[in-house]
Amino acid sequence: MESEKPPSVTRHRQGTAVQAKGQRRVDEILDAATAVLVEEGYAQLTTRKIAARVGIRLSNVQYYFSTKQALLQALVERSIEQYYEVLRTKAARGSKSPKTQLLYSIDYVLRSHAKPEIAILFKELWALAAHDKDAARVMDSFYAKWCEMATELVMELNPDISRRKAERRAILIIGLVDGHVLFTGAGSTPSPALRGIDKEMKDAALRIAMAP
Amino acid sequence: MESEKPPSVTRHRQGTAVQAKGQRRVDEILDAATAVLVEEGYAQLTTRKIAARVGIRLSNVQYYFSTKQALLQALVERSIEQYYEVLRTKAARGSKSPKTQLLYSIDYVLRSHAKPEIAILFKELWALAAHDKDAARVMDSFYAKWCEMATELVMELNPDISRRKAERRAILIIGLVDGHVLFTGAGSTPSPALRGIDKEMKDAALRIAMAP
DNA sequence: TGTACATCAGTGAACGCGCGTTCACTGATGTAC
DNA sequence: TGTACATCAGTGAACGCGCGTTCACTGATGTAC
Repeated sequence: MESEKPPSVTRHRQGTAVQAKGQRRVDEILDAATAVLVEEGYAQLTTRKIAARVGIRLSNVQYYFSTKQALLQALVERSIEQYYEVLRTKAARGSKSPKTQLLYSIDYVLRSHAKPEIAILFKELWALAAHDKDAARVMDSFYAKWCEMATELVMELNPDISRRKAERRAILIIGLVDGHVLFTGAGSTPSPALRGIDKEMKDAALRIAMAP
Repeated sequence: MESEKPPSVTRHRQGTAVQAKGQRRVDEILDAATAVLVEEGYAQLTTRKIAARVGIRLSNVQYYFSTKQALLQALVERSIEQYYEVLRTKAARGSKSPKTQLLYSIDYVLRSHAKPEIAILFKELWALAAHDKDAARVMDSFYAKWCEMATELVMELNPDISRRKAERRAILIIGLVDGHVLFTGAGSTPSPALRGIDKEMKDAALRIAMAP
């Protein structure tokens, strides 16, 4: 006499909620995960901590993200998408001159990196991308798009140089602006020299773009 | 009848070996730990992995570093010390002009960051410093010294500007050079535009230093 | 409007595993006489 | 040169804990008729 054991229904979600309540939960979970990542670092990011922070049970987190890897991937994608979406509007033409477009973009990056939670988040994302293929894909794609936008702006500002050269200038400018995040964040040198550095950075970026 | 239990001898080492063999072991342990950190990231850095890599027992690792935190601290300090020591010689006067000193320094950073293991190591160190007070202390001290050296060079190259302004220029230059590491490392965009970017970066750094 | 049913949202218990740490121990090496 | 002894180097077993994952389960909500 064999008791038929019905095959267990394996649920394979990855943050794709069906109803409004589910979507809200997904956002809550990713918010909590991002907060833990920023406050304690990836090594301390556990599904139990995330659940406790949201105020739900561990198994409910698993309902929306069947694996920790899926949750992390969703976190990285959402963070970069949100960031890129704003950056894209700052760099968008509209009725702005190329110079204004570039300055608005740089301003957005600097203002973002001035917030410790953003500065730390990016440091975590860079480290993650160094070891997680999925995270690397997202970050590479983001920087590729950001480089492309910056290249277009450099070419408009300086029509005499080749596209190849404009690309290099764009990479320099992005590195200059992003690299500055190393001087902010967790207890880093709050040197008085940092006052007024934004203006000098914009000048430097423009000079890089305009150089012959 | 009381059996005297002698107080357990608590050993509080932190990588300070007494004999030559001990010093070699300490180096082997830190080498292995660094390799794991670079290859797998901090979340995967475990004392058991380190021991296996060296070919010794877990308890032998604990003999030299009583806690994981002590091992990590030694790793961070050794890495930064080694890096700084070379950087200091590149930026040292000797018989070189300030321009040569600056260019040699930048060249060293660029060559280092071009090696994936160094690029990844720095990304891990930046993320670590965001959450580990000890690591933050080491990194802050390193960047403070590097900034000071760069500030002196900028002031020699451009005697007309104030020290405060020279400091800002130094921070910009360091951010520019270090920020470029985001475009190397784990599968990041190996864009053809990266060819010849070193020369442009040095030009840009000099322009930042020399700007009125 | 009610009702039946599929799907969505959420729970609780258990699992095996690898983690950092503790500790009593053994053998090798250096040093003082 | 030998010998006694302190220190250094290295081992093995065990610990309690938190981890990600699995799975059978219940209750809430939406939908079709």
